[in-house]
Amino acid sequence: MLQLTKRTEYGLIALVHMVDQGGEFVSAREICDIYPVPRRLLAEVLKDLTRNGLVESQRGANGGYALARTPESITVGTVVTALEGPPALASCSTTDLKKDGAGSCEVESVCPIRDPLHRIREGIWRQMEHTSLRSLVDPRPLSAPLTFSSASANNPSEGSR
Amino acid sequence: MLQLTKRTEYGLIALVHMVDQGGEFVSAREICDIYPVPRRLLAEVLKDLTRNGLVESQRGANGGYALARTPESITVGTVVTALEGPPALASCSTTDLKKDGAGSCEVESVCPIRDPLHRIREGIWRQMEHTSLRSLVDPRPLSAPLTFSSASANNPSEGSR
DNA sequence: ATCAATTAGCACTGAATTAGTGCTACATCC
DNA sequence: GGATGTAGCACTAATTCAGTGCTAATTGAT
Repeated sequence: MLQLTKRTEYGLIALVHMVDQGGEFVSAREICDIYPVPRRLLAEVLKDLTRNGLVESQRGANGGYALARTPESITVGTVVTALEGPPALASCSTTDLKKDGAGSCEVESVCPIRDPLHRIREGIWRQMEHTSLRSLVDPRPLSAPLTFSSASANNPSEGSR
Repeated sequence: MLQLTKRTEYGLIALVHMVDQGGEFVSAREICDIYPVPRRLLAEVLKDLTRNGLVESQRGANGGYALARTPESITVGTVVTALEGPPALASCSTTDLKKDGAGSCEVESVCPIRDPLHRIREGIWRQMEHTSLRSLVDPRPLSAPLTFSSASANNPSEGSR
């Protein structure tokens, strides 16, 4: 329901921690000592991040993980993609809509919401691509990236309910 | 995994159809005749939309559903909220983070990703709030609404609720 | 008055996804 | 060689989601 998975959360937490530690290798255990995150699961996530080239791993004693790239070049979008696959908003926006084979959207030809939804999806995606690890660590006002109306300060929406 | 549910898709399709039909009441069956959508499920969705005041319903023969508001005032965000609850991005951004009771985010105090994620979530939310039913029906290039580069700043319109 | 069409309410089943765990092998440092 | 730590694989349990069944209430038409 339009929510990141725990895996992604854990992954982000771990990555942010790595940024904090400079280039040092940090072990899964070390992270779990700080944040209440199931160790085995975090390990699983870290493996995925390694496979996707976001972090480097080093085995053995004193081993662990470290960023394989700069905090600026790793975005939330990258992480989500690595951990959950590329985000789709509706079943019919899963990249290739051509084949009317098995899993693809039945409604396709008549579906009145394809394009607009597609556009929203792109906006979300762009937003995640614009949020780097660096900006997660440094949650300063930041001149541009995240907020598009500069004033996310006054958010009128939340209140009700 | 960051995807709308079928319920929401079906709901949007139905709503768009209602817009097309002007103010006429349309029945669930009628919609299912056009789009390959499971009837009972659509009925369920329509009920939810009714309960949330997005559409009016009329029972009996010739009954059906019609928008309870203007297509401009109903946004994708409204629909998603009605059908899946208010969107959260991570477990810890589920509105009230105060109580450290059962389900709330354990990491809270140490969680390094709360705020930034919160901001992304707001962006997504805003985007959905800025996409009205009308704009789904009229998928014209649209000069501003969706893309955030050009400041969709002007538009706290959603007032109702 | 009766019948057919249609929404309202409630509860349930089955499938898919996600969270989390167990075990073993391999690598590295001391 | 032993302790620490990642790699890989497979599995279980919990949660969420899609879809269905059945019955009651409402309305219009005959």
